[in-house]
Amino acid sequence: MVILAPKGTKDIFPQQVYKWHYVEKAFAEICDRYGFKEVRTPVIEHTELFQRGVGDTTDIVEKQMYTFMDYGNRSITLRPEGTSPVARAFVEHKQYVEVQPSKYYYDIPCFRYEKPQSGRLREFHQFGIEIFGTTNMMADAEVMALGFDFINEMGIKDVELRINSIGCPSCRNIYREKLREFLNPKYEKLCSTCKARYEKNPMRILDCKSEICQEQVKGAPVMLDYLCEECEAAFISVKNNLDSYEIPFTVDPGIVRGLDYYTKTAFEFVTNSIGAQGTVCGGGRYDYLIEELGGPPIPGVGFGMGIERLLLVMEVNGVIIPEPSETDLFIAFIGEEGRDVALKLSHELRKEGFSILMDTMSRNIKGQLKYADRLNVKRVAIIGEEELSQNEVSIKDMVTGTQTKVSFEMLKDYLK
RNA sequence: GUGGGUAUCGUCAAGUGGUUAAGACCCAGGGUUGUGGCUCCUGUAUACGAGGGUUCGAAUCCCUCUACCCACCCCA
Repeated sequence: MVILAPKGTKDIFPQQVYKWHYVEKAFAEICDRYGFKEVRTPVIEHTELFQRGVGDTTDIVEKQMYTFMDYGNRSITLRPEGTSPVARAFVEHKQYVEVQPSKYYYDIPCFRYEKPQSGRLREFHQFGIEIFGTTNMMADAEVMALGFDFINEMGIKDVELRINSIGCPSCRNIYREKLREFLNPKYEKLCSTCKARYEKNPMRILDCKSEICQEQVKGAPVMLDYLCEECEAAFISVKNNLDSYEIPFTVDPGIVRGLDYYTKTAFEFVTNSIGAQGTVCGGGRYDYLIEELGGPPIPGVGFGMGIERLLLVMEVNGVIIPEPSETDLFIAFIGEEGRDVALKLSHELRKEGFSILMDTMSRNIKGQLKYADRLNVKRVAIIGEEELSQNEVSIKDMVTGTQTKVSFEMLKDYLK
């Protein structure tokens, strides 16, 4: 019996890996332009980090974490998201003594025990950025601007930015009560999931897909109408900043984040072209997370972007990612002596920094040429008796089919 | 966790109770003695997801399980 990769995980082969390299490089590059620096944190964390950070009544913590006891009897969890670990590291190493705000980015695998479907895996990868240390809405706008630019630079046309404000704990609690009051008389008519949401997260009922629930929800109070003065001012400010950046967005009161730490700004970059899991990037502000983790009262804002989803959207958008295959030379040989020289030559040229390919399957000259062709090599050097006697190699241009001779000494220069 | 769909060589894909289980692609070798891409020939393969039934006989019918895909939930 063959052993398969665990459910919800994917192997990524060279035929795909170059695409990952492409987006990873582009992401690192845009982060650099915006002044974000890479941070690397462990894949495992103490379970308590997520219980406190993400919130122990959230779906993620309640039923999606890969948690286990290690041999030292510690409860360890594979990180299900990127923000809490970075916040933890920031506090642990007192990075707030550095010039503020702190701006980080990361490129990490995350783990959630879920039932896999299109755009959703148990091991998935995300790009993320975080800004710690400023309450100014310029930071929120900057985070969205980076996401917007990156998505555009990846050639994606059909993703739109939706924003909302989910208030701060005080105005949100007031709003939740208002919402419950409104829904209370209609409670019996709600679907079973929404009945459960009534206590836990009534805001979710607003975008339930059930038509019956949609009916009940008509005329319900909207979070945006209950923002406190500070949150209201903040929301106006983010919108103004986005306008200044000339970034188009729509206000979507239905956006509710599933992680407890979010406050005020919440946003998503969404598409409907890759199936039901259309959120390519989601994020927002979290003014109390760092305090919750035992740090000083330092606010933050950031996003997480699903790399698998990003790649999916790029594909449906018809984005062609170039395959980097720059082999400088394929060395084909005939005979034992030819092989010895070819080996020596390839070694020297590789040390010089050239990309050199050879056959290692004892193919005859015809087979070697065929192999080189299959590998998409543009130039082939041929070393046989004839060439050896002249101290030169024949160079065949695989595109035009023409052939010239170059001496051993001149080969390096020829390749440049 | 709840639904729906699908499972035949690495890939695509014939086959609907009796076949040595097609074919194509891929991969490997070759078409006279040192040259690719086209074409022709040959070859390789633990292919009927697993386990039980029914039947003289099952890839084809029934049951159970598993995996994958999709949707709900939730989210990246």
